[in-house]
Amino acid sequence: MSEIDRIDRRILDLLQRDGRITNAELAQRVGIPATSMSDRLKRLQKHGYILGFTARIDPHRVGLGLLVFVEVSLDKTTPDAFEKFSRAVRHAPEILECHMVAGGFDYLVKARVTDMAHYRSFLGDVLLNMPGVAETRTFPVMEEVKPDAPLPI
Amino acid sequence: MSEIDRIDRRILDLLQRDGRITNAELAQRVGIPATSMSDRLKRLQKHGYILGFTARIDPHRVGLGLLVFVEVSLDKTTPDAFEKFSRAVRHAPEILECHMVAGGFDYLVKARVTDMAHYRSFLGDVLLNMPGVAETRTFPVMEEVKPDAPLPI
DNA sequence: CCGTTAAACCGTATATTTCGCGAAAAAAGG
DNA sequence: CCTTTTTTCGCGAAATATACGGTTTAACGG
Repeated sequence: MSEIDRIDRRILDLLQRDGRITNAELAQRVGIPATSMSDRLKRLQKHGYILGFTARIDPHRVGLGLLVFVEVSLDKTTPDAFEKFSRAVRHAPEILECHMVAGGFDYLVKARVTDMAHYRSFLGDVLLNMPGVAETRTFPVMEEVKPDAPLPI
Repeated sequence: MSEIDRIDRRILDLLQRDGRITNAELAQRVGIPATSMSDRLKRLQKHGYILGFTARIDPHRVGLGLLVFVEVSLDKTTPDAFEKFSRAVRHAPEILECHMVAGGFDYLVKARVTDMAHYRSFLGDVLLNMPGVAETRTFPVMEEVKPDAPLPI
């Protein structure tokens, strides 16, 4: 089951670059009939290769000009500290990404806010009030060198 | 020019969650005729609110199971150190994101590789050979708590 | 080696969607 | 108030997607 051939990889690559390419165009680019492309697309979605489609919005145009990374350390006094913190993170809309990492701290948080004043209140009212948070270190982004590249497929 | 009303925000929000929603469905959801939706969509793209569309691919399904963050410090001996490093970063397909930050180091790099062996060679052959790199600190991701949330619009 | 079964492939026909065009409405600017 | 520009929106032609069903291919167990 769920094997993936060279054509499938090509499809995934093209779809990453243009998620709204038409089925017909896609079929023509990889050299299979349009209806076969329909079948493959449905299969790739059903088997979880394609998680979904999304529009890439310019954050600056919608008032989210400041990107910030935050290193978070927890005080692991309770056994469910991780679980509680995770749940809080998923409910904070400012937090776009959060990963548990190995190394000098516990979580790396990526957040978008309008400006430093906004970040200040986010830090005080939201992040520092999350369960178990012991220490944070903030790294404001000065320049987005590579904002979001496609996966190398 | 380039004002954005409540309907536009709704459109952007819906498109972030489903980038392949049909124009007709979108129009119905926000309560305007389909042809007006066409016009708005074209305007939002032309004015740079919508940067493009993309398929979200599951990295694990395509052999990119390991997510890594790397803090990079440069030795700023030459004035164009930043420029040279930036260019190198943009040519490395393993690097999905790279941001210049304020704080204890210069760049935060997000990369995806298949496993630790792959990361070891990426670090030695690619990252450490980039111009101006003085020091790196690696943080492998153990758990992706919040992989990629939509912008709060 | 053969038969069975399940999956993938693909052409046709139909349903859905998109988009250009032009009229109507609204907004902007004297 | 009138003119000019922009936005809105209905219609219909053209493009697109997809359900259906027959054909082919692959996998597996005897």
